[in-house]
Amino acid sequence: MKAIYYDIYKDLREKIMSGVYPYQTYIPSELKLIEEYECTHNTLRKALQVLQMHGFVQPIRGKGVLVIWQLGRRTRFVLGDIENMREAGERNGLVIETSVRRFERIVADERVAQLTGFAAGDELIRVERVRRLDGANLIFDKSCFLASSVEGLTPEIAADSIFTYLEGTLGMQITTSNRTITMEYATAEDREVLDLLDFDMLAVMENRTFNSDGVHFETTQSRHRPDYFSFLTTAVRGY
Amino acid sequence: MKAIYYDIYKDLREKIMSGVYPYQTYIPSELKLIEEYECTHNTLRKALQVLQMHGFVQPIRGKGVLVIWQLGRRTRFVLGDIENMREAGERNGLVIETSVRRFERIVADERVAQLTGFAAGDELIRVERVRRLDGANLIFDKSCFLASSVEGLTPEIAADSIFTYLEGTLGMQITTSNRTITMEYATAEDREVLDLLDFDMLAVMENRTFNSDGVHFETTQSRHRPDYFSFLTTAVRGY
DNA sequence: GCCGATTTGTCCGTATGTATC
DNA sequence: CGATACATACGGACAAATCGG
Repeated sequence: MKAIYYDIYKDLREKIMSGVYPYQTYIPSELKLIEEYECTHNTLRKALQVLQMHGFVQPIRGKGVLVIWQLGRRTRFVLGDIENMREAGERNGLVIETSVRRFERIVADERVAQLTGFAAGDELIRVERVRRLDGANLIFDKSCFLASSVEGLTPEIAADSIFTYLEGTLGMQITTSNRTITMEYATAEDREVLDLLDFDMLAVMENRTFNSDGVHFETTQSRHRPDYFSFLTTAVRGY
Repeated sequence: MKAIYYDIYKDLREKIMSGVYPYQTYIPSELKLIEEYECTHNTLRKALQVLQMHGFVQPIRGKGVLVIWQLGRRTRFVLGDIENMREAGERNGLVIETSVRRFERIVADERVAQLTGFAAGDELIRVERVRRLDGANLIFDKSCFLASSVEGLTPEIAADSIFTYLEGTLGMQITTSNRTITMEYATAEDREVLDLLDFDMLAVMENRTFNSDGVHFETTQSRHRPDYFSFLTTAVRGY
């Protein structure tokens, strides 16, 4: 991301998160920021827009741009925005071990197509992984990748980080991700794979991901033990 | 919302949802749309940006703007973006009956402040409501409003739609909403209030809402029976 | 209550860069 | 290589909301 507005966004975000611009105070006015960053009105506004979209600020006409972000109470494991397991683990200060339970090539039949959003007949790589945190198996990921988009993928890579591989090695750009969060009863398989204690339900997050070519190349169902599941998001009206 | 870009956004969204621009096809190019809507490059781009943010399209440099939205498999009750119960009910084709269980004025102590994100000493209106759908009590809403922001609020209004009242009568503009989704064990109170069948856990969505003045005026905890809970969201990389 | 200064919001027109075909 | 299409940035203009004198 080499855009100017994005650098400005990151700088402002850092200043908010580090407390330079505290909660419920105004950041400097557009005019001052334009001088500081030596850019135009429009470029700065784009940065502010992104900042707003992520729930950091609330611009108020005639007054200024108010900081509305505050350090959240940390729960055990927080997911947010577009983020892979490795990133989420690092941000939460946890080491995540991944074991690959299944890795195979399949052709989508009607049932799989219905479940994943792919077309019947698509060649897919089916990967099942178990995530271990705090000494327990807590997350069960069942993924399907479009085979043609992830050539070269191996079980070894899957055990590390698939997204790092796709973005780094294959140069793929992940852009949009449509999520659904629901709750489901644990299946016999869930009980076998995860350390469920006496929980009988799971938090299930389904993720359909598109790359920069607009290709839907991944559907992942993440099945979380409920006490470790926490999802954050920000909605902005009018956007 | 009287902005031009917003009208264009709504028109394009409608065309995508009604199938005029189908899944995995390109919408007309910027140039053609500029002619159609008689606006400039920048204005149209803003509309496209909003469209992208909501997961409807994926612009691809050098190629076009691809539709990536498809009619979702409908679950029993879907929540999305900024939307109140009335809107969600209508969109899901359900009639929601609301009963007010509690309505009182309180002063936030340390514990309440910690839980809700308000400051200790703030005067709050505490409202508890039960939502009835499909002949069962399915959602238990525990809300706290900043008293000074919701003057004139009555139990009768709370039974109807608080947000309609705030936006319509008080002219308040709701803007940002920070959400957390977790799972919790049902309490004795939950069991008393809701028709939980044999479920022992709930999907809990906490919502902290800011108005256009940047005032955090509401924190609501919505406790959903798990089989009726479904939450949708879209994340876009780089924004 | 009015007016002017400040600040954000929207839009226009233009130029240039980058990716695709 | 050129045409097409999206991406970023600049500079200017006016509207709308707020605030203080």
